[in-house]
Amino acid sequence: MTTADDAPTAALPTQYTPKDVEGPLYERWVERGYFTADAGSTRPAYTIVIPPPNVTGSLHMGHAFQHTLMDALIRRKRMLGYEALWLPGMDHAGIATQNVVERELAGEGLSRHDLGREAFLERVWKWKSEYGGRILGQMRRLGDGVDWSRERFTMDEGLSRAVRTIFVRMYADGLIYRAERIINWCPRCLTALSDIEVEHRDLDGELVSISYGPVTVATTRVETMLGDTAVAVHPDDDRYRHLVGTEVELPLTGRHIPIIADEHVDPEFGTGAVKVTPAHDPNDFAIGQRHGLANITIMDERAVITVPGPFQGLDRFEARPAVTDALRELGLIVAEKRPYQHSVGHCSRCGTVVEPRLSLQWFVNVGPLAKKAGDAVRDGRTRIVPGELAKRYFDWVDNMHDWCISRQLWWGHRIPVWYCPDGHITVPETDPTSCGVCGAAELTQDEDVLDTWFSSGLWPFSTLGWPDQTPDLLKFYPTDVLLTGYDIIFFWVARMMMFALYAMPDTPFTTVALTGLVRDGRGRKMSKSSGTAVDPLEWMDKYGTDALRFALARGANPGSDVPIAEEWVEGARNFTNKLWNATRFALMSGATINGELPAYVELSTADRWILSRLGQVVAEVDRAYDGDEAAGVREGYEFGEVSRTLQAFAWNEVCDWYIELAKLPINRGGREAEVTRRVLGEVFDVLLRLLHPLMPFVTEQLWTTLTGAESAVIAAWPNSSYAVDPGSERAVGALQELVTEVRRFRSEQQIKPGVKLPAVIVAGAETAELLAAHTAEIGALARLTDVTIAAVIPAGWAEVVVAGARVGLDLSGTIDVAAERARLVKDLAAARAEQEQVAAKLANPSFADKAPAPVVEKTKARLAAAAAEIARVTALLDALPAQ
RNA sequence: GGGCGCGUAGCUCAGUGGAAGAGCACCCGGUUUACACCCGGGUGGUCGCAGGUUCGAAACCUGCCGCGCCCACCA
Repeated sequence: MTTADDAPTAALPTQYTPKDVEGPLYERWVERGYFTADAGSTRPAYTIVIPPPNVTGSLHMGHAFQHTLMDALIRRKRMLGYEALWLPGMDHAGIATQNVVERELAGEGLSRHDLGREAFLERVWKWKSEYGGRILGQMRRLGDGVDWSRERFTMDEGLSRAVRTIFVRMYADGLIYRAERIINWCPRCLTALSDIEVEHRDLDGELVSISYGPVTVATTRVETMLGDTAVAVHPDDDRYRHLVGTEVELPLTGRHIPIIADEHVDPEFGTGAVKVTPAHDPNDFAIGQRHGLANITIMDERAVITVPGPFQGLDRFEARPAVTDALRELGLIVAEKRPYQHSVGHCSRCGTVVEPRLSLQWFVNVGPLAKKAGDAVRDGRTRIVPGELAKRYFDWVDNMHDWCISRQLWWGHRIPVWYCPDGHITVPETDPTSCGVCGAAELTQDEDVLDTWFSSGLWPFSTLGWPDQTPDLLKFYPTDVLLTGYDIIFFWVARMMMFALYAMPDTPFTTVALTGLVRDGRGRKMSKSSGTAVDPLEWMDKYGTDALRFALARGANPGSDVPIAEEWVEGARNFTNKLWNATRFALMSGATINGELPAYVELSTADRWILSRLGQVVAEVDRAYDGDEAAGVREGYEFGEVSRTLQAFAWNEVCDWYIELAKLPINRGGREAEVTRRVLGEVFDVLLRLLHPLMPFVTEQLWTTLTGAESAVIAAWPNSSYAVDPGSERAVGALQELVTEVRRFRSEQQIKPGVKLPAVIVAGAETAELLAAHTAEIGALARLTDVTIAAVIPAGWAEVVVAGARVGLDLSGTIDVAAERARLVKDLAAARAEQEQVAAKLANPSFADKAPAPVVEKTKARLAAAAAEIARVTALLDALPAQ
């Protein structure tokens, strides 16, 4: 038993200093293997795989936010008795990483081609081992309870085998194919990009009208006219109907091109006639396919004009004005440049304007896969939280285009395809020695690598050992929650679903919990470019990891963005310190945690009240985490609700009232002190465990000190089995109201806190009895002396009114008459307004008919209270001495 | 062009049919033996605008205004 005498508080200073405890605590957790999951365990599994950060990345506020939430989920489930696995790892981030290393090489005056493929890849691996994965160390600072023994990297041998296996199977099933298509091409990165690697931005362009003889076309990309192979009009357009089938001469080229009719053309737009450049525009390519047009490529991979003539060698942006000028000289620019805002694709990696380019690439046929991915959510096998965002998911999976998966990079999973001299394709599980079709021994492997998202799409099962049926895969798949930002739902979530539903019997996760984006204190998106980004480490250093985590969690409302500002973190730091000092108080007061709670009859009103509230708080926290299926309203994952509930309870109920109330019996000593110490210990034992998933460090330090137990990480999650006690809640409520009212009066009358006043309380029988038992508490909290229950308030005493009671205070003539009169006049006006309003409501015949009985009762009580208030205030005003 | 969301106190946001809330900021008071990273008290809102439904609307419906995000092969 801990007593006040041997309390281990000497070790606790008056302020919490996070940096002294965080590092050692984390190392201890890892060393003791708390985070290491056991596939052989009989406990139910609870699994989260981390959205793998880029190997080039470092921790930003968005990571800090999402990791806090995932960590809270994992830690709580572990406390609830689950075999909890949080699997960490990183993504090899093809283009990003290759760019970083190429920049490094450029500093040495080299390009990757100077090194050659093999040496370059060695260089990337070297970079990875030296500089990559900085974020992993930062995750330790955050307190992430991840299983380091299961750390994965998308380029690991195992994961590479998963990539290889699924590619081969999908190819065999016709779900992967090779074709010449218009793809997004980055002329700087010199690689194909998928649709999601292209960012559309509105740019101010110029719409230029060019005469092609009998028709005039309008375009924002004049230079591409060199590759035009037709002019298209709408088939029903009377202006041009007679021209369809004829030819026009394409200026500057001497070529003749046909005028064709195609439904795609919008007769309302521009002149209603469109130049068709199949090799440089996706729409035009489609038109070309329909009409059997030739594809004339006019640029090379760097978007430099290759057509022989005056424009050869010009970059596309140099060629644009040059071609325009040449056309103007010929008098063919009909309407001069018109400003025109349109959306232009940019490479999401380097910002270069993407060039649609005709090339031979590998694609995933997403149709059948996307259908399954949509159905899994439609039939509830995977739940999206918040549910409103499911629509966005459907929009995406139901309208997916085939996915271009080949990249002209070196860093990544090499496409497992071999070609023989005759062009036969061999796609084997293990490297081939001869062509699978003709047996030729001369084979060359495809030069390209796979899109990074191809391997990250396999993440939920490749990390657990797939394609082997490993114990991990059997135990921990499917994972429980995927927690990520709503911005990423479309590509990553959908791709994991598609792959998993192809390769596995189950969906990859049962719930997708979507978070918002982190914004600054003024609601702006945090971004490096705008200078609004803050390094989470800075605030962790300054205020502690728990403070940052708690501030982030407190703002987390499902699916909506999270603002974070330094003041909020500071506020959360203050909360950690408050907890620290409150627990210090508990320890110094000899709080105990051993044995059963004292019997109900031994508990004080305050004890009963705080235990009753404690039980409700546990239940509220559980509801916020898990949702409330019965109510059918809450979906769970309401971290903000959890945080706010716990902070309000800890600060406003435990600290502000219970501790103050507990001081009295503790100071009195004896059995009642023992009882209160036990309850105090119980409250902090439970409260600290409830807070542990969100603020692991400070709670670990305090909880282990309080309980002497090994670690909060492996402690049991509290349950809510405390008696709900409406009686003591009413009593404490009345006490709080009364004390607050007296305090307000004292403050208004500017009575020094040191001055203790005698007081009498006048109340109805029931309230009087209730309060009579607590005159000591009332006296202590409201700084009164000689609190007595009486029938009347002595003449000349000031009067404070609370619901159900009046308190007379002997101010011995110190009352400020003017201030008191002003206050009473104000009260009177308020009471009259209230009376009028409530009376009007009650006078409405429909109200009594249709409003539920409790509402009517409440309203009648309001009217009575207003009348009483008017009578009282009027009497007091009359009695107030003249100035 | 399509879709989704938001507009509540100075700021950031809770509140989904029965008396307008929290944190921060602000003002007043405080050497109260856990904590000044604190304690006590207080000011502050025709809940974007206009209609409608209802006995009753911040909440439900319609329209408008203002923001934001996502998607898109409108040259």
